[in-house]
Amino acid sequence: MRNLKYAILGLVNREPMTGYDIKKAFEDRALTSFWHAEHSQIYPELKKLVEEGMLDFDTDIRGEKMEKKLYTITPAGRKEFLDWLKDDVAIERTHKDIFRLRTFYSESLTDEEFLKLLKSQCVQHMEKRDFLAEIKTRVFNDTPPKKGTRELGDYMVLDGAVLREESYVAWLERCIKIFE
Amino acid sequence: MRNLKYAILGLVNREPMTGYDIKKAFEDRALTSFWHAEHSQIYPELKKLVEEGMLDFDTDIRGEKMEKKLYTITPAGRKEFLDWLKDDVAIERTHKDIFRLRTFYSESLTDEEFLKLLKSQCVQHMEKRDFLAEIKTRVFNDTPPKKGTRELGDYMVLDGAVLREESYVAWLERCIKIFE
DNA sequence: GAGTACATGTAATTAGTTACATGATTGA
DNA sequence: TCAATCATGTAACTAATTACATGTACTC
Repeated sequence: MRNLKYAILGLVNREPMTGYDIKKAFEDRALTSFWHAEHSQIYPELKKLVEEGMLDFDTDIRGEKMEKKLYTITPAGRKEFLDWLKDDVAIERTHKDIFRLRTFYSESLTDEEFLKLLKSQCVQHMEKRDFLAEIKTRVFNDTPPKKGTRELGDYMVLDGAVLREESYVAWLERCIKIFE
Repeated sequence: MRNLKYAILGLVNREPMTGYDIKKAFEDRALTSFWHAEHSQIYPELKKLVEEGMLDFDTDIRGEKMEKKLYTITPAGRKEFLDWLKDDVAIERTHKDIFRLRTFYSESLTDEEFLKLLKSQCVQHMEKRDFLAEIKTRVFNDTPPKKGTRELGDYMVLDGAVLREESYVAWLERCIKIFE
């Protein structure tokens, strides 16, 4: 499905970037809550996208031999990206979740053992929820930015990430209630 | 991390199974909402688990040459599974979500185009939510089974799946509200 | 006899992670 | 001068999907 391709085209479509910038973007609070890639996957993909005519790059020489490459999107790349963006696809099969797998098999644990796991997961998801909610308040004052701005996309995914963590915490709390 | 290994050990720990039974289990409503594997991944993994002494199997000959293999867990396999089950691990990095990726880049769409996508996703997630909620009501009467039963594990993951879909729908509805 | 569910495997490819490997720039 | 950050790449491996490939049992 070449999802990384579109994740990268979308970033470079916003503004010219280096591979390193792309890696940094995937570590950012908002983006990291629904996408991620290591540099070892990014650099080969960038090379491929140039070969396919989706991206161009300018080289800036650093020191003796190091090359810094600034990538820009080509008209073909922009078209490909916009076509993908408009695509109304079926929802994905639900993602694998290792803690839900453990929960499914929890009959093989004592109540105390399972409760310990539930509480640990709950604390971690609460921390993640608080971390994301704090950013939402600080950066956006809990209010959606204007339509047509880049910030609105950032806001919506952040809002979705907070909701997702709240929902996970609510589920864990229901499970805890059964065992307490 | 060998997660498929533990998913399989957990199933065979419940009762002896064939590879085909395992494949079927991964297609079941409850399990499919947090785990999945194709038979092309299952059969090689079963072979590996036998080599590692985690599983044994008895062969039943069908027709001329077809073998039906019924797998049982070994004491070593059960120990390995229980050790894994008790393991309190850090929550995973959030899974990739292609629709959230599109949302992140939605500034490049017109309001109408994006609204169309939002509504389509919303309908699909509502259908999934209703499908799961119906099972929860029909099979469990919306009430958790007794502690220590296999059914409680089934119930908890199903409840979690309903909550997850409800939360996704709530998020999509909030986004729709911005664009309408 | 046809179709569906049962039943098991391999091959090829794509996606993703961890480790290996190198070098430049900036600021304390 | 040391550490952190900037900057780019490959190799080896694990995980997962799609396609190829075959054969059995039961029911209409």
